[in-house]
Amino acid sequence: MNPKLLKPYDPKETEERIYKLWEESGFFNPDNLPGDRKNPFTIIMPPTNANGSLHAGHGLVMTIEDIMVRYKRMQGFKTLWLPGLDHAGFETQVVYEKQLEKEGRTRFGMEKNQLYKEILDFTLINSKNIISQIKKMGASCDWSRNKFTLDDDIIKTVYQTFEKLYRDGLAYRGNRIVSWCSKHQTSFSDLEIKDEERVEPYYYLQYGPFTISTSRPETKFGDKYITMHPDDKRYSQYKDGQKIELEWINGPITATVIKDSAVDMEFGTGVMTITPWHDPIDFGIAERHNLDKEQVIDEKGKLLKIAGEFVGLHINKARPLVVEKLKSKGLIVRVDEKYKHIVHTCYKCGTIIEPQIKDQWFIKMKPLAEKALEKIEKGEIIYIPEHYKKITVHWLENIMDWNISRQIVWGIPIPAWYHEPKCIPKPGRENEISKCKEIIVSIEKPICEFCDTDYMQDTDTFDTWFSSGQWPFATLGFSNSKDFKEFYPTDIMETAGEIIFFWVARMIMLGLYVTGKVPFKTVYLHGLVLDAKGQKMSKSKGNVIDPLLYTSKYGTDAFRIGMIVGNTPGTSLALAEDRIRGYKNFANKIWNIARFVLENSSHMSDMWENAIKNDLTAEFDELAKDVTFDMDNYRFHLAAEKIYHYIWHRFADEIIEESKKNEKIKPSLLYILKNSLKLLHPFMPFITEAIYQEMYPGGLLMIEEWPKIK
RNA sequence: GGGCGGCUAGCUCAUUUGGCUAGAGCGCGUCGUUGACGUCGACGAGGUAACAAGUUCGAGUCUUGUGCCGCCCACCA
Repeated sequence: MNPKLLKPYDPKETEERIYKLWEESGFFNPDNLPGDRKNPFTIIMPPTNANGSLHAGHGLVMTIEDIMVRYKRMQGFKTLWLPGLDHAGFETQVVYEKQLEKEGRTRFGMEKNQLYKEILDFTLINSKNIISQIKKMGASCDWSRNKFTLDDDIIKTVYQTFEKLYRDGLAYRGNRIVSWCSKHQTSFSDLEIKDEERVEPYYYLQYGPFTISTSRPETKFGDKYITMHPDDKRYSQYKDGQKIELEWINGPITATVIKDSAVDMEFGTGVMTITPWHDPIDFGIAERHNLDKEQVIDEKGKLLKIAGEFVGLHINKARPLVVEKLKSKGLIVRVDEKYKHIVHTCYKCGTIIEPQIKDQWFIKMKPLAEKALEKIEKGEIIYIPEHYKKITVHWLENIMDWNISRQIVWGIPIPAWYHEPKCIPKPGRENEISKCKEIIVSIEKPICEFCDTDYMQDTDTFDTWFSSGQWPFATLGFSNSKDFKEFYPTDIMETAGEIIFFWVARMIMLGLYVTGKVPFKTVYLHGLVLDAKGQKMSKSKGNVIDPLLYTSKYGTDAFRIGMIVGNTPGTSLALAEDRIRGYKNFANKIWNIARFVLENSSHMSDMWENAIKNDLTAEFDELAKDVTFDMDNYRFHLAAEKIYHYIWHRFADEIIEESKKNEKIKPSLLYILKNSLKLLHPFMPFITEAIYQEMYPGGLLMIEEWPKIK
């Protein structure tokens, strides 16, 4: 017997050796798998953000997906698990900015190319680290197909999609109000905004004959329209367009009455002034009535000239001063000191979102969402757990246009070109000069036919989710690659429930739009991994669990099965260290079972092993059937628990104990051990493979056939 | 304001279409093991399944309501 087996199980030595064995077999790559495998099984791994190291959530992703893939591989499918890394635009830039801060530097004022290059280097270093960590988790993914969101072919696909959207009128450049973070100096989509409840003073102000109310008096300088609902009888004496002279913050102004049904009659006094540049509702009213829009606050959050004496002040500093001035002019009617309301903040830094009007690229989402809804409602995509379907449908039904422009360096540049404002037409082309103003969407820099002026490329980059939203078909080489034809649509998208809108819903929409097919047939969503006390992990709380710490302490197999047992899809998991430790004992138990069985089976041949049929093997087959059923229904937590329970409390405690007294049982042990290893392999791949190597040198459990079910 | 989850043993959670004395891990108690066991085994304590009503031969599981806890969405200035 191999002396290794005589010692307790040593995960460190084993895991490295076994992973190498698998990798060198080439069987992570579906093209190398033995036998005639007609049916593909595909999972595209959610690309890991290349800005840090693996956290516990990644540990769960790698475990669940590896279980699915190993199971299907053993069942004879042509399995592809395609790994990848994400440049993670804004997220990564924020991480890098923090690093710059530590060095006393800042991205503002930095040469763009220099910053880009530095972040690229940063992600490349991280990527290497992350890949080695994913391997430590035992992930049997095809590294030969590994993708990065900034690979040339991915960017090419993203550009093609954008061009198609533009041609179809679904991507448009709009001068619209967007959510702006004055700290990060970029706009966001609606999903990156966090609502926060605050209690602040609320001011009722005298505005001519009206009383208006606001929590932000420092934004009101330019308010020169007074709006009310057209049906509001209280104000029926005022006509739309009527001018009213009144005294305002910085002196007398002429206000214009506007009637618009967006005004809520029930709220406050039923009248409000509008600040179209910095408020979405007000912007809507201004658009409908073709009103002036004036910027009051600049991109850094400071007041502009329109604020008069307050010019240059940051809005936070300006508020008390403006209130003071309003008070001295007698314009404050009353103050509600404890007004509870919702403010929008940057999800990253908590800075108040200051809406601004900007030229940005938007995607018209309604048409895309309708197609997605149709497919989802037809059941072409199965959600696990099911309630995520409802959540998705609800979101899709109320979808708004998607702002995909980001004012950051780290990302895929938007391939749109604009003409400089002034141009001199080429001789004979004077009549066509208006065509110069057209926006050109193209990868290559366009050359103007009509004049000699240069085109300038859009300085923004895409929202990172715009590129990752195309991940399933982009990674497979859309549109005419062999992989795309063979592996698309993919089978399962397994990811965190948290990013169902950010990523999953968008993949469905973009996948359908570009390829005409759903990108995956099943969505499996796991919950959050929390700390042992059930608290959300965060760096500031200092309760972040490093999965690699646990794998090195207890072995990867123990970590993996510890994350699975008792963890149902969609629900969050409190990761207690004791739990993992318990499964380390289990690993050792299996190791010892193997030692005992092998010590007592030296006289057995394979033929004999296969010939056995009795009550014990029949009982095992029943278990295998049960477990297979659970696997097919994504109940990995049940499957794992049943195998665990069988191996320890039936096989070891009873069958093996009995065999010490009853020689007749011994011939069954090898059968049970071998097939138990198969059932357990997706969950605990290292130890099962290591034992299998002792039993059948030269074989490979990873590609062994899953127990047949009658 | 709208929506979605959860409430089961001291802790963390299971319990597939309603059906045998509601289970596991950790923790706890007693006893025993050092020739498969970095331990393990045997036995045990511990639950009115948030609460109330209903449907049913039968409900942790279905319906309704109530109460907590959590999450998501939302242009009430």
